[in-house]
Amino acid sequence: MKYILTPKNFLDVALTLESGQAFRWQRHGDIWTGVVKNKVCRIVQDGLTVRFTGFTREEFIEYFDLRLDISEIYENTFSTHAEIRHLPQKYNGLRIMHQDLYECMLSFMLATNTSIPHIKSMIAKLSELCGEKIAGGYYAFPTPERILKSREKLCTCKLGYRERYIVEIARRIVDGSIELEKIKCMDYEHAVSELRGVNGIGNKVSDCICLFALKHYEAFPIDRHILDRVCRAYSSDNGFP
DNA sequence: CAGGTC
DNA sequence: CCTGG
Repeated sequence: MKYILTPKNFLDVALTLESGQAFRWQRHGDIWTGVVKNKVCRIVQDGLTVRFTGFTREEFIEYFDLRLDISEIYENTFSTHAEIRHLPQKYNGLRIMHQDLYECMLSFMLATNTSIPHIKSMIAKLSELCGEKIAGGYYAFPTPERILKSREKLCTCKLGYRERYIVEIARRIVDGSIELEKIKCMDYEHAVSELRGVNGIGNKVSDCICLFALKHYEAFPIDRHILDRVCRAYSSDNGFP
């Protein structure tokens, strides 16, 4: 499948897939390979031309949220703050993705207090351990049922203290005390308070989930780095950046 | 200590 | 607090 981007609403595939929003993509040369919703997907970008397999055209547009006019957000928010006005140009093509809520919830819970390589390793091992095998030796993201079935072996995934959280979340989804479809219908404030009621999910993670799975663009995940940069940008002794 | 949370 | 760079 082939898709032609516009300069005004640009997508930089590499920038977006390396940004720490998604953890299941790998680059081989100029080919990006990842697993999205039980399917192996590949993407190659050449300027404004993007070719892909595994997605339908509609799924691709949804996944990278290409219908969102990102330049509108840039103009409405960034241009009014001198300290960050240069960033849209610097990170042109960095899109806010629209990922699956369940996968996003577990992924960002696992992402707490550790590094991107470890996050990728945890998700890869978890998928290999109990995800459904799909094409080419790849594994789907495991369903909550499959996670529970493998809970004795979860220690091989090196999740550390996050292991008990993931088991609890899987159990709560299966028994219905976490209702993903209801969360998808909530506004930002309600979604945050619902997500924050889950063990292992705090302020930062709930905002990541709201931004990367629920299209709540007002979410603003504050991690250590963001906090540092915001403090510097608005401190009186212009150390920025 | 690291892209937090309890 | 688990784990890894």
